[in-house]
Amino acid sequence: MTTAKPRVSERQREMLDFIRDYHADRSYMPSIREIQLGCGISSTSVVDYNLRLLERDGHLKRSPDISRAIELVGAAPPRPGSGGPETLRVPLLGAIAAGEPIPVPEAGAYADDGDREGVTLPPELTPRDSRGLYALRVKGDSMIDAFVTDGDIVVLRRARDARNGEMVAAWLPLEDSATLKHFHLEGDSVRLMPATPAMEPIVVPADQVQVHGKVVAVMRRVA
Amino acid sequence: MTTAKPRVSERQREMLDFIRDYHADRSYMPSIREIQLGCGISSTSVVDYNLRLLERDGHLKRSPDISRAIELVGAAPPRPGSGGPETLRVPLLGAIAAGEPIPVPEAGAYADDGDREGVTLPPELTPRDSRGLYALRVKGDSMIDAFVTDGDIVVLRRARDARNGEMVAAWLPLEDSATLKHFHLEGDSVRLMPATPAMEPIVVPADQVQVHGKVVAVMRRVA
DNA sequence: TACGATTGCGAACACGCGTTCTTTCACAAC
DNA sequence: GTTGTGAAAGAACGCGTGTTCGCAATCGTA
Repeated sequence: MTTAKPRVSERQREMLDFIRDYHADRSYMPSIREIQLGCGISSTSVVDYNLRLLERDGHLKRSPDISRAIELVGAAPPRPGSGGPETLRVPLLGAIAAGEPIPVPEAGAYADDGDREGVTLPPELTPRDSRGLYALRVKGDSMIDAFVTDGDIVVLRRARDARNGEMVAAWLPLEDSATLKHFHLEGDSVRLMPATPAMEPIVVPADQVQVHGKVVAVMRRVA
Repeated sequence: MTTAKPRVSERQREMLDFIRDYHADRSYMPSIREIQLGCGISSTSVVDYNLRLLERDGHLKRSPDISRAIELVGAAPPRPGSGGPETLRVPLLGAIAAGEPIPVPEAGAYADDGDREGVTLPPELTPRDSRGLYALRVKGDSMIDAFVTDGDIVVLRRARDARNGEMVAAWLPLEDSATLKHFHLEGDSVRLMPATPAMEPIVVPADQVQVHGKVVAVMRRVA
């Protein structure tokens, strides 16, 4: 194509990979010492030496005396994906937090109604029946015991009751708190079990618990 | 919709444009002095001052003490052709478990290559740059301290290093274990912090930790 | 064996470059 | 007036980082 690109050594291959990954992550380039560390090389001069070879062979371009001035030449542009299989859009109704009531859609509302704020559910997270689905954003760290943390998006299905073992969004009027826990009905009292055995369960009379929905999926974007 | 971005001054607008153009031309970022020259500013401290404001307002991100370490957050560097809410398909390479090595894609592999097993990433979970992304299924409950549990799907970006505070998939050769934790480099030792303060951090020499990727997103389907 | 070329290592060296400190000036609040 | 604050300027200061130089290890070739 452009220029002759002879053999790249194993080490050089690794360096190119590291640089590409680094640049995809941040948008600036790594320093020589960072390449050294990232590729397990024991001297900066070795990095410089191989970079020199890589530049000679046309794999990259360097600007002398300038920090982090590497340009990859073979790099293909990042291609945002082009659509996927069947995804499902569910409305994002608000937030679930410890001190506020849980938003619930009016009955009869279907998952993909309207074009207001919503989230897209990938097929991997889509349940068989899509009726009554909605999403809430988690506010605060009070849901930690359900493997859920601040900023997460939880997808729920409208429900007023639950079978034992299911994870539900529950409202405790007396405590004025919302929580995500595993539901267990025992006689006429309800035991709400956190997902981690390390934390304490809550036991309350059945009439002091309002189940609002069942957790169907969780999505989290890590900053 | 993301964050409040108040008024940008004329000078700040010019700086943003300059940085964007510079980065589009080369692929590394300009230094403060180059911004100064390019925008006709007469002191580096003024550049620093305005960069600080721009970062405060969420227009860019800087890494302290690192040359040319600017990341633009607003505009997407990928192809201006089709920029919309799109889904992205990333390959599902296997599982991450405590006793087994972490699968990592061969370098140069792009996110949506091939038709093997994969997962679809909704736009809400899709990062700006889609290069080097892959997904793993979590096996076992050893990742609990990262708000991740058995069966979850974690989306990673290939990376060999990390900045402090980022959540990484790390491999500890001596302990023969994989883990998802927050990365903190302190001198020549690495501290791996669990997401919950209740659990104990791990401190090991830097050469006994292999970072394989950064956690970008988490998806969970609740039975 | 000898010898040059290739590759790698480690330590200085020197400039690149982010950061900080001190002043200055304009403008609004009191 | 005084005081406070945002914006800007200029000069150091000091770490970040590319570069260079001397030296060992490996390898192909005569």
